[in-house]
Amino acid sequence: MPKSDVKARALRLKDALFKTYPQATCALKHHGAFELAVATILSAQCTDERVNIVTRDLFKKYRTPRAFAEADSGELEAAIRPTGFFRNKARSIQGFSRGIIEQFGGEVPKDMDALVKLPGIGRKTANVILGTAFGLATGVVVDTHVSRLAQRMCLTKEEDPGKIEQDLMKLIPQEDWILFGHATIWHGRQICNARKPKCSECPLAADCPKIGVMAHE
DNA sequence: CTCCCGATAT
DNA sequence: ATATCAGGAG
Repeated sequence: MPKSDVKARALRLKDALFKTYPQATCALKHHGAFELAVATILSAQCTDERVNIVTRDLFKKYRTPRAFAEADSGELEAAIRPTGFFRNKARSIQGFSRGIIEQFGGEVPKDMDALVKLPGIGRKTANVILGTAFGLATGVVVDTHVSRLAQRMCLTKEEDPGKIEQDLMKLIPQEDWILFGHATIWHGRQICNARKPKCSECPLAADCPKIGVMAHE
């Protein structure tokens, strides 16, 4: 399949996504970049819905980076336990909090290279923070939903999230990167989900190479 | 590559 | 029983 065809289809899919989900935004409830960072760390292998349940109380108990940094690790682990991976996530949250206190005066840096050096922050989480909290299109958020949809729509043949992001950055105009992530994730949750995609309800079906090839509806 | 890990849908 | 959920570190 010629690359120009892939790009043209990517742009049509993007337009359809934007038309279908014009209101798409980050589903993780938060106030400011720091809370968003914590929520995104918690969102690994966990639904955003469950993260929001946990953070509702968590952000009352711990209100600042210093509060997280100085928290008893056992208490923090207990507070986030329902999100899974709770020991790793507690360690990441405290390491991230201490890192921004020591290096950035307690502020979340608006810088990809600085963010990914902090504990618990990879490219995906950094892109969420930069795009949603700061409006900076440094890259394309590639999570489990974006990976799955990019593959189903044949926008990439890669499996590594970093390589998928490189492909999407070539296919989607930079001004659309942030909304593309939000809309794609929205679509991935509501229609093109992992187990039982609702192809019969899909507004993108006309452009989907996998229509009818997916698991029986 | 493996490990971390609880909750829910199928 | 198994797959999956807004991943990242060793």
